[in-house]
Amino acid sequence: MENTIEPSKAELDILTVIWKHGPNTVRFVHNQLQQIKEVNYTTTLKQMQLMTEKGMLKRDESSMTHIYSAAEEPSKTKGHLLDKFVNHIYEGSAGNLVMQLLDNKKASSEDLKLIRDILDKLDQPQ
Amino acid sequence: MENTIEPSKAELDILTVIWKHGPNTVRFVHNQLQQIKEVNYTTTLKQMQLMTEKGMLKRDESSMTHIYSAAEEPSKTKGHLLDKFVNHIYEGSAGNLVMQLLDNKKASSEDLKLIRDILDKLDQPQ
DNA sequence: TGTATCGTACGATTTTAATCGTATGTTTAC
DNA sequence: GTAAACATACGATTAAAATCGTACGATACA
Repeated sequence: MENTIEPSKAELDILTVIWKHGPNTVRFVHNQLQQIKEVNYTTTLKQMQLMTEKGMLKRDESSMTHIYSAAEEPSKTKGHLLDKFVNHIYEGSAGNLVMQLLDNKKASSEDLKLIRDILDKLDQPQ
Repeated sequence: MENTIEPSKAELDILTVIWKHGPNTVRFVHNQLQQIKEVNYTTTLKQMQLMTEKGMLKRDESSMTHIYSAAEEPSKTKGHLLDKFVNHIYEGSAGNLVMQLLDNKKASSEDLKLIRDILDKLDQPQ
């Protein structure tokens, strides 16, 4: 039972909407998508149907208007993508990634504080 | 003059080799690639030619066996990819990304030390 | 009740990415 | 000098991703 979570670009766009707004209808997802790209409604529908077949989404069919939700915890999917990203781009070194992150002003001061807090927390084994 | 650095999967594989080993021949890149996937030599060649056309790679044709190098600084391309990744997956919050990174054992203890050092360095305005 | 609106289903089609086959030119080593 | 090995060029082809058009059932309501 392979569980390869590997959303394509278009699929990721859809997942992103659902992650952000929770379980929702095709119509809703589609409206959100239209804020970033132009596609036909049936395209979104088809995509979400395929994603359901692939096991990426779950679908509640109890009412006529289906409700789609993410099949996996967002953090799991995101974690997987992050893993892949680190391995591919930063030779598996999270340190390298963070270095660039901090290096290039991509982290706000709130980010820095957040990171510090996490590090501190890791320091005190409960 | 648009400068959209958007390597596809196969292109990224090639870039990765060149980032790691520096400017090199198709043959070399191809041999490296074969350690992770199976493709025909001419496929790699063609890919690298296309990448050169797109401005992703540069090519030294002074000798018969061409030498390809990355057109952009690795850190620039990586930075761009990272940016896109953060925006897409972590709602633009570098803090969120790092949180997950540290959270999920994806950072080794060396990584942690490295991150700490960077933070400390950021603390002392020169 | 009939027509406009909204929903799903699903078979093409289109677009993009990735791969390969063949032609042909250089170099190397007998 | 000639065959084997290795190089580029480049037109197809294949595979995968993304999109769309059409059919048709349910719902709303004038």
